[in-house]
Formats: sequence, structure tokens, C-alpha cells
Amino acid sequence: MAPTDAYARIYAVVRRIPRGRVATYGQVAEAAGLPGRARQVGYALHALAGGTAVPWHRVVNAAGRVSARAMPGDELRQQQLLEREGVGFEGGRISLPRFGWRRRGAR
DNA sequence: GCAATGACGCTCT
DNA sequence: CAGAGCGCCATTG
Repeated sequence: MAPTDAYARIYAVVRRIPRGRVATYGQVAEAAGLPGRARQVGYALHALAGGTAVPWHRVVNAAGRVSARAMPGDELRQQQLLEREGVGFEGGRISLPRFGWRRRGAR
């Protein structure tokens, strides 16, 4: 019952995502120290419940798309937030190679 | 403790 | 390039 530890780790990673960029669940999971547990990252964000200072809207799936949530319309809001930060959507999809978060100095 | 679900990812068609 | 199916792991009931 103390998954909060892993959750806090995920939140910390999401928090370090620079504005105008998006990270995939798998990437966040790996950065959080949970390789292969991308699904749990989604769980953690779902448990977020709003009110938390975590830019969860910067987290998208590997398809570069916003994952379907329980509340329809909320994903629309996430897309709008990303566009507002400078992320460009292509056909409703984000160009991960272009806006994908790159915590490596590579570029 | 067992079974089902889930903000996902990858491979094949 | 796009769409569909299968797999992996943790959380919840």
C-alpha cells in the first residue's frame, strides 16, 4: 500500500519536463526508474486527481497522442494546453521527434 | 490471495 | 503511413 513512493518518483519526472515539450509514458517510466512500467505511469497520473502541481498534460503516449481518459473532453483540454505551450499538433498528433522531450544534451 | 482492469508499448498486417 | 492485436506489470475489487 505504499505505491506513493513510486508515484512521487513519477510526479518528479513529469515535473521536470520542460515547457513546450512532451514526454511519453515509457520515457517518464524509464526516467522514474521504472523501465517497462509505462502503464503504471498512467495509473499514477490518473491517481493525480487534479490539484497537484504536476504538468500531466505534458505526458502523452508513444503514438504522440493524448490517451483516452475517463472523462471525454478532458483530453481536448490537454491538447489545448500543449498548443498553448508551443507544442504543434499535426493532424491531432504531436511530432514526437520534434516536440518529444529529450533530457539528453543531444540535439 | 485470486481475478479483472487499465492515462501503454511494440510488432505484425 | 495507418490500423488492429498481443504482451507486461501494478493497482483495485
